[in-house]
Amino acid sequence: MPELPEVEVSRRGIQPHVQHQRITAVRVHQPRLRWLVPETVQQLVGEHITGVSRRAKYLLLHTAKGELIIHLGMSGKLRVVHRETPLQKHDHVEVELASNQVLRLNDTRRFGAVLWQPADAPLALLSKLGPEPLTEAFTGEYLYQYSRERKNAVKNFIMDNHIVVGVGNIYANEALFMSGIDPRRSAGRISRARYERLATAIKTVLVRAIERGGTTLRDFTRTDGQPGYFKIELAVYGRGGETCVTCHSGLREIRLGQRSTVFCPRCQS
DNA sequence: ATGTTGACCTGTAAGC
DNA sequence: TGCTTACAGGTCAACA
Repeated sequence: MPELPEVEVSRRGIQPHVQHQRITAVRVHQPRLRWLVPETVQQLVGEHITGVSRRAKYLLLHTAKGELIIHLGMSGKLRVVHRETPLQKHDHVEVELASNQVLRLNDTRRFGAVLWQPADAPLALLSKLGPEPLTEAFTGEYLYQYSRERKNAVKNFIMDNHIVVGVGNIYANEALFMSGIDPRRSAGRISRARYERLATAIKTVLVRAIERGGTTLRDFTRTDGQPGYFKIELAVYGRGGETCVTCHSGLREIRLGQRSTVFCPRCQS
């Protein structure tokens, strides 16, 4: 579920409930996530959460001592509920607050992560990441310069976190369709003008998805509900074999870097 | 160095 | 009906 928009929507959803709260307990029911949840997460107890930020698809709960880092992997979801709410299957980690609410990470597939980053010892994990797509540092010119001599497919190129973060499989497909670029095309053989369109398309699809998700933020703590996840209308992803919204010819589905890739052979070159 | 593949894990749907 | 296989939002380590 989580691509960058979902992570950002989760951030906005939990922030009002956790910011300025004191942490009263941290309970780990299943430490075996992508990495073993370290005992040092207990450092959080007694600390105040000063803010919630996002870097790539990582969420950071800030305290004076350091940050709790949360990644949602493929199937992770965050919920804020009253402490008495019964645990659900796959609720692996919970952060209890002085408000008597708890932040819970539910992650079926356990590809997510919960890590502790001491204020004086930043994790290497975050240091190698490329620029955020929704900043001015990320431009068509940047993609153009970075891609020279690169031979891999442009779709794999834009999904590489060292190049730019937060472009997952769904929105990579969508952005390439929007900018009329064949996902198989070698990254090093794409013009500056086309990279301008691609960078703009990436920003557009991400912003649009965040906006759609944001409309349900008020329901974030619904007991039944997911935080503002949304069904945005997708032009290509999940529509292999169906009709192109632009030219009405058939969409083609292939595998690229082990990931499902859908494009319109007529509109994308 | 850059590019590709396997691995992690559970659940669901499709195929036989 | 039941068993097997493929696939699903991510991304790191280990290879070629």
